[in-house]
Amino acid sequence: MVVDRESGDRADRIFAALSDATRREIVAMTLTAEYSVSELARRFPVSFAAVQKHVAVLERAGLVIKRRSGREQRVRGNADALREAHRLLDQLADVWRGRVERIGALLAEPEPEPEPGLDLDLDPGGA
Amino acid sequence: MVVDRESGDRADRIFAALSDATRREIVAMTLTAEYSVSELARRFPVSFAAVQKHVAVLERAGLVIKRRSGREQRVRGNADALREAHRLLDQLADVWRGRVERIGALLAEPEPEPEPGLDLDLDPGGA
DNA sequence: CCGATCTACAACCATCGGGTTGTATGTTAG
DNA sequence: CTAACATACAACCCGATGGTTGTAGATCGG
Repeated sequence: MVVDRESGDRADRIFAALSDATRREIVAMTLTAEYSVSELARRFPVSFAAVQKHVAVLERAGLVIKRRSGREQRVRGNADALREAHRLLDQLADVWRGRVERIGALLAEPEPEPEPGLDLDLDPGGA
Repeated sequence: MVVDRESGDRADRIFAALSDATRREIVAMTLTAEYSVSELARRFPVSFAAVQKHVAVLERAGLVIKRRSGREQRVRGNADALREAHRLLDQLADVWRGRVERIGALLAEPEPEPEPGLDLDLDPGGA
């Protein structure tokens, strides 16, 4: 099961990554300037490995990008991913306002209920 | 201990709540119309209790509001919470653009590094 | 009243997530 | 080469989370 739809998982990862204060802070920091993982680690009251994991989570979510530079790995925030997050939020609201671009009846049995189950996991613009 | 706990946890809860596809769908649905918990439950391939928990998570995050109506509990999405989420995202980006409204040096040792640790958990507007 | 329905909540289980430590590998500096 | 540093990754602990079932209380319909 779980047809492995990338679209939904992507939203999951983005929001999950943002649900941690340390990670949000890393994102904000790396949007401002590039930091190596150990530079980041020095600024948080947790172990290096913990910060490393946070960065990995952010990277999987596309919120930061790692660039190898010699022996260090420089981390920079990805503003596009933030825009993506905005878009995902807008999709919820858009559906609400009746402006649904695409409808995917995931579950929605032929019930006489007002609204069908909508997908809202769409990833239209690509990229 | 742990003095404040209000500000940061709120962001945590909002994003964590949004990190689940079922919950995102519930939010979108309830922004469109009110549904009782069992109406919602009927539309998802999980138990009633599971949906009930999802609604509870959403409620704790402020993303939905429950209103008792007779024996049922009607759930409606809260657009304000979505705006709040937008704001939280903007804070990350704003910091990036150099427009920081408030700075809280949470950890940031007096290092000669470019940027101090910023709070970005602020909850100014109050709402 | 009784029965059906909606909700709440507890107990339980499996998995995930954040934290740690420890070890291995790569890279730069002498 | 060797030492020091930056990173990667595995193993482990433990609490949170998502799912289940089961039970109990409220409320509506006869």
